[in-house]
Parts: sequence; structure tokens; C-alpha cells
Amino acid sequence: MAGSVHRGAGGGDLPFTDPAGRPTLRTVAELAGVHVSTASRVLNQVSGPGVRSASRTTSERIRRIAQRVGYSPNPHATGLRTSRSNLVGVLVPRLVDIVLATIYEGIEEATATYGFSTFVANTGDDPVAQRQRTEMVLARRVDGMIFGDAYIDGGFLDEIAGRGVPFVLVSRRAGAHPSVTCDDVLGGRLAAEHLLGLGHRRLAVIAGEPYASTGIDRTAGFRAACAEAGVEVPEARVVHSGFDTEGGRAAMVEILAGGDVPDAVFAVNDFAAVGAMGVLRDAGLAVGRDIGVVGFNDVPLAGSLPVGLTTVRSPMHEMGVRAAHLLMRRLRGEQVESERLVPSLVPRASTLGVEVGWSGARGVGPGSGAGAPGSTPDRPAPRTPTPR
Amino acid sequence: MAGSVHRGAGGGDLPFTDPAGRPTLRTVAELAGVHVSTASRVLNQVSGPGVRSASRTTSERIRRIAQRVGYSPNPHATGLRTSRSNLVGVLVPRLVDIVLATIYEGIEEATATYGFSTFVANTGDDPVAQRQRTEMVLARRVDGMIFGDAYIDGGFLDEIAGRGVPFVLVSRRAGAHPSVTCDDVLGGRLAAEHLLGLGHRRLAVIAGEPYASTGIDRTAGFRAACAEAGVEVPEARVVHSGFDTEGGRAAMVEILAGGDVPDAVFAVNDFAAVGAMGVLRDAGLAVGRDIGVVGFNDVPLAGSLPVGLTTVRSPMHEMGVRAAHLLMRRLRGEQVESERLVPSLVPRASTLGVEVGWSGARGVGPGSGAGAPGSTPDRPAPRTPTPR
DNA sequence: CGGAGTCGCGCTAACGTTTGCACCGAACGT
DNA sequence: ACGTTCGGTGCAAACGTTAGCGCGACTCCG
Repeated sequence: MAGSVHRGAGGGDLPFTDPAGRPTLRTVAELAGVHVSTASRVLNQVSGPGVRSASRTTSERIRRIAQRVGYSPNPHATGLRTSRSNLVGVLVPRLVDIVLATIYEGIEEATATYGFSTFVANTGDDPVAQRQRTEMVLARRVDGMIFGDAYIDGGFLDEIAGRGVPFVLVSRRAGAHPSVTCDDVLGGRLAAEHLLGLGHRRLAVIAGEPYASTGIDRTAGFRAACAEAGVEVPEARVVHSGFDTEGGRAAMVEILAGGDVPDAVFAVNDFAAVGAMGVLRDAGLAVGRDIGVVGFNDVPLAGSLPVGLTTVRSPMHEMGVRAAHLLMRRLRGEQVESERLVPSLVPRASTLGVEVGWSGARGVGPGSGAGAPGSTPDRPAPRTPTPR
Repeated sequence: MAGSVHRGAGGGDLPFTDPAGRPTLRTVAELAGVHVSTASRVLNQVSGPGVRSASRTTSERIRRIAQRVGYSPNPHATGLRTSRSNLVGVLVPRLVDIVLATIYEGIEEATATYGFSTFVANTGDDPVAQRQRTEMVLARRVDGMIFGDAYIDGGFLDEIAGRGVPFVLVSRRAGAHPSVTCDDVLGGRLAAEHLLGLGHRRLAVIAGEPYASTGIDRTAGFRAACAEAGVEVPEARVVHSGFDTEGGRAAMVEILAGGDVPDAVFAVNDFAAVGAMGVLRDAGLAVGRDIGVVGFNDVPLAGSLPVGLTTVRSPMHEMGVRAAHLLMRRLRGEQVESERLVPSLVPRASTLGVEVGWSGARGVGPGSGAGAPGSTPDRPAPRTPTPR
């Protein structure tokens, strides 16, 4: 047992190894004195109708030997024979975006439990790169894909679906393709209700990219809630933006340039909110007192800012996990439906005006519940049946 | 016919396709009226001594047909036959850490130019996970690996090397294994010289995890430079920490608890620095005036903080790119040597005491011209030319 | 005691590529 | 005119698995 490590205790001079010296099924079979097909059946736990397994004793012997020599099936051979690769491709706008990185971590974690591995690629939200990377990943014969960079119009995705590639979307929705998203409309509502409740009436929205359902839905939810409260958000105060700091900065500048200073801003993304806060600060406005700011996602940074950022928390990690499970079900041939996870509002100083301290004031003040940056356990957001 | 999507213009009813309907080499060969071996030779551009290629006309015909039907070789078949997968495995502590994510982006980008794909996995710096994930990736028959989570002692890596797996390290070094790192010792020196030059003498270090060469070398360089200047950094003011905000926070608390307040702190990681700044702020110390703080890496956030963080910039993206190239050379059988890329100091308000404005003073607002002496452009970390 | 059913396992043919070798015609040198 | 060389292809054997089929031996029961 001591030496039962990798590449077998045998010392590397096993019979019938592959070119690299790794044991093959043949190695195991020969050692066990059985035919390779028998070894295969045993190691694959084949069962079911019409299939007969080996005897208990032989099975155990084979398994023991396989274990001892450190046998692991050659995925190329298996893939060639079965034409299934246990591989999934994941496309994201950018992995350096912590939102997507967190989602991806969830995906990777969950797929691994099924024995699947993942290829990730960045597309930078560029349609050309999307096509190109998709082809690349498909050429690897993945069993399915997860897109985190869907365009709302979904033309490209229709095409992929037409080619019979099973996939699910995550974070963003598009058309009728199965997706796992945050309930962004609700998230936008939460933001609006929070601001309205605080008495704000002159609202602005930093709306994100026009092709991403996240920004669209969050904005829509926000405006709907405002409209219901009889508050209008003029077009001039709803501006599109990139999802990063720079995007938020530019959008905020544009809003201020309107000459019509709002008393609160909703940014559909935390980083955009941070950019906006910088601009406001430079403009001499005290965030949290002179003007309220709400972000979206609750990235760890949000609670660590000098002025804690009020934001709508989305269960990023869990979205990844759920998307993975959804894809697995699709691969099994099941008919699946989209899932929308519920967000929650995390109030902090950027709207409450209370200085809770840069450290996030763990457990102190109204802004607590903010949770420690770093480890944001995704609360098991209850799943809402989608009417789609 | 109308749905003549992407599966080749042929219309999808090609002869001799694979189970999924994709064209195989046989499809192409049959259409071109040649043997599959001929098609293979043509499509693989075989050349060299003793190998004869097909005639120009046949070659062109084959290539044209392959293109038309959208042929892409089955990687399982190729991998099985050649026992090379054009796959590399990448292990990182955590992908949500933007430092590692940036490095990974570089790796992915560069490997892709070689026709390689990558598997990434998180290990959370946990030795058990490292082993487990490594085995998982190796079971996929990758051609090589890149470790971004090396422990300084490198026992595990020796083992892997002993098994004949080609790999390189990135970000952290260990033993004599080939690595691509930042010159961390130099980086530590830069930080020290900067602080010493500003007159600081009571220095503290937030040193990161004790098993990571990054923290070790940065700390060593820092202390060496101090020693040369005749300044001692007492052990009590050098404390280990996690590489995240929370780690920096805890470490700073510990340092302050010493009762012996430093006049400057060097954190070996920007996020740790941010955590430290929060604690200092809560303690009533004005960062940049009462106390200087220097971080490491220059993550985008550093320049966007309300008090810009002075930091040592490390070429993260390029480290990834170089690591990828290094591995490729190793795979070709070349003898390779470690590379150390040079860092540079980026002075900001956290040591200079100048309020440059939250937005990073991008030409807007009152804080504008207040650029720091020798101010380096904050944002677009110059992307290193990546050889295609 | 003999036939039917079952159990345990071996045989064999794929899966899609690559590659050493053999073969054939044409050009070439003497 | 006749070997020789070489350019252009075809042949076939792998690579490591899986899965349908079939065959002996054993069990069971009438």
C-alpha cells in the first residue's frame, strides 16, 4: 500500500503499457488473467438488461490490480469509441472579471463531480471571437457548452443550437435557450425600491452594454418599479456603459454633463458603480450623503470600499453550479427549463450615508450582513419557477 | 437545404460521417477520390526527409474539399494514434484572484496560438487538492502542465517531475524547476528603497503565505535593502498573511497590536494592502500622510482607490504568456531556463500623500493636474507584445 | 436424466487517425 | 533500349477502448 502510488508500485516495468509507460486495460487484463473486454466491463460497472457482469471474485481481483498499477483509462480511446468526451466548453466575456470568474468556479466545481472537465475561453464580448472560440472548442469534441457571454438577440446561439450542440446559458439569457440567471428584473426593482424608500426621486441608471440581458433586465426592473411609484427616469439619465470601472466612469461623466444632477444612481454592475463613485467624488459630491449609489452583484470589494457600496447581491457561484447541473441534465436528454435565482439587497453606506468604516465593519452598524469580503457564501437562493 | 448551416455547405448528408454527422477524413478522401492516408498527409502538411507529399493539384483539391465540408480532425483519434493531445493543464490557487486570472489569460492566449487548449483547476493552495487535481488533469493525458500554486519546498513537484511529466511554474518558483516569475527580490527592494527614500524608518511587512516564493522573496528583498541602508525590520513587524483583503486586515491588526506603530507598511500583495489600509483608516491613521503603504502587483483596482495605492507592478499577463512559451519549448525537448521578469515601482498617494482623486485623475475634476511626481499612467497596463 | 435457462467470460469488430512500407509509372542517365 | 531513381499514392497495421454476440459450463426442474 505504501507504494501504491502513481504509475503503479510495479516500478514502471509492467507488461503492455502505452507508449508513455502507463498501464492500459491490456496491462490490467493480462495481470488478472482475463480478457480486456472483461476488465472493461468490470471497471465500467456495466449493468442493466442483457448485460452480465463478472463474478464477484474476478471483479474484485481486476479492480484491485487496476488500483495497484494505477490504471486510468485513456480518454482518447474512450472518446473515440464512444464518441463522448466528458468535456464541456465554457465561454465567458473575460475571466479577469471576478463575476465571471466566480461563476466559472462554480461550473468547474460542479462539472468535476460528474467526471467532466472544462475548457474556458475569453471572448471579450466580441462576436468574431465568440464564433472563433466556439469553433475551437467544438473542434475538441466537447459534449456540450455553457455560454456566459450571450447576446440578447441570440442569432449566433440559434445557429449553434441548429447544429445540434447541447448548451445552456449562464448569467445572461437569450431567446428561449435554457439559462440560469439571476432574477435581474427583480434585482432592479430591489434597487429602485430601496432608493425610492430613502426619498430619492431624481434617479439615473448606468445601464451596461445594450446587448446583455443583465443590464437590460436590471434597468427594466428598476424603471418599472419607479414607474409604479410615479417616478419617471428620463432617457437622458439612462446611459449605456461597459461593465468595468472605466465604463462606469464614462457613463457618470456623461450623466453629469447633462447638467441635470441626479440624487441617486443605479449602476447595473459593481465595478461600474465604483467608477461612478470616483467621478462623483471628484465632482465634489459626497457619496452616501449628497448622492446615493447602488451597484449590482456584491463582489467582495463592495464591502471593503471606504464608502461601502449598497448593492444587489446575485448568487454568482451558485449560478455556475446550477448551470453545470442543467447542462448535465440536458446531456442526459432531459427536457430542461431555465432557472432564475433570486437576488437580495445589501444596504451599505453609499445609500445610507453612514460611515461604517473602510474595513467593512464586520458585524457592526446597519451595513453589517454585508459579509466578509473574500468569502461570500452564496446563500441558497430559492429557485423560482420561470414562466418562460 | 435552407438550413445549410455550418456543418459544411454540402447540406449535411455527406458520405462516411462520424456518428454525430461530422465529416471524417474518409469523407474528404472519398470526395476527392483519394485514399485517406493521402488526405491525411496533405492536411497535415507532412514534409521532411524521406516523406513525399502529394502533387500540387491533388493537394489543392483535398484542401478545398476539406474546407468546404468543414472537416476538423477528431482529436481523440489523433490523440490515440500519436499519443499527444495538444492539451495542457493549469493549476492555480484561485481563479477569482485577479492576479492569477490575468496570468491564466496570458497562458490561454499563448497556448492557443500553438493549437493547444488548456484545462484550469483551482487548488486553493491545498496540498490535497493539488494532488487530486493534478491526477485528474493527468488522467486527461495532457502533454504538459503549468503550476501557478507551487509550494516553495516543492516535494510534490519533484514527484511529478520524477514521473516524467513536463511542466513549468509560473508566478512562484520552487527548487530548480523551470519557472517564469517576477523578480520578486528586486520588487521588494524597490518598495524598500522607495520608503527609505521618503524617510521612513519604522517599517513593517505583511509577508503573505510562508510557503509561497512570492511573499518570501519580496520580503527578503525588502529586508535586504533595509539592512543595507542600516535600517532594521524587527521580526515582530514581519507577519505572514493570506493573499486577500481579509489576510491583510488580520495581519495589520496583529502589527498594530504590537503597540509599536510603524510609519510605513509593505504588503506583498495589493489586496492584502487594501485590507491593511482599511484597518489603518479605522485606527484613525491617514494613509499617505500618517503612514505609508506599498502593495505588490498593481492590479487595476490599485489606481482606482480613493487613496491610490503605491505598488510594485509585476507583468502578470506576460508571465502567463512566457510560461506558455517556455512549456512549449520544453515539449519540443529543448533544455529551458527559468525567466525572471522585472517589476517596476508605481508611486501613488498611499506613500506620497497627494490626493490624486478617486478616479485616478483622468483629466476630469478638481483633483486633475495633481499627478504624482513621475506619475505612471494608471490603467492600461501595457500589454506585452505576444508573438503570434 | 436431459433440455432450458443462466452465468461468466472470450472474440471480434469497430471508432478515426497516422505512418512505415510497397507499388507503379515516368523521367533519367549511360 | 534498359536498369535506376524518384515522385505520387495506396495498403494495412496499429493506437486503447467498448459492445454485440456467442459459447461453454453449471444449475435447475420436470
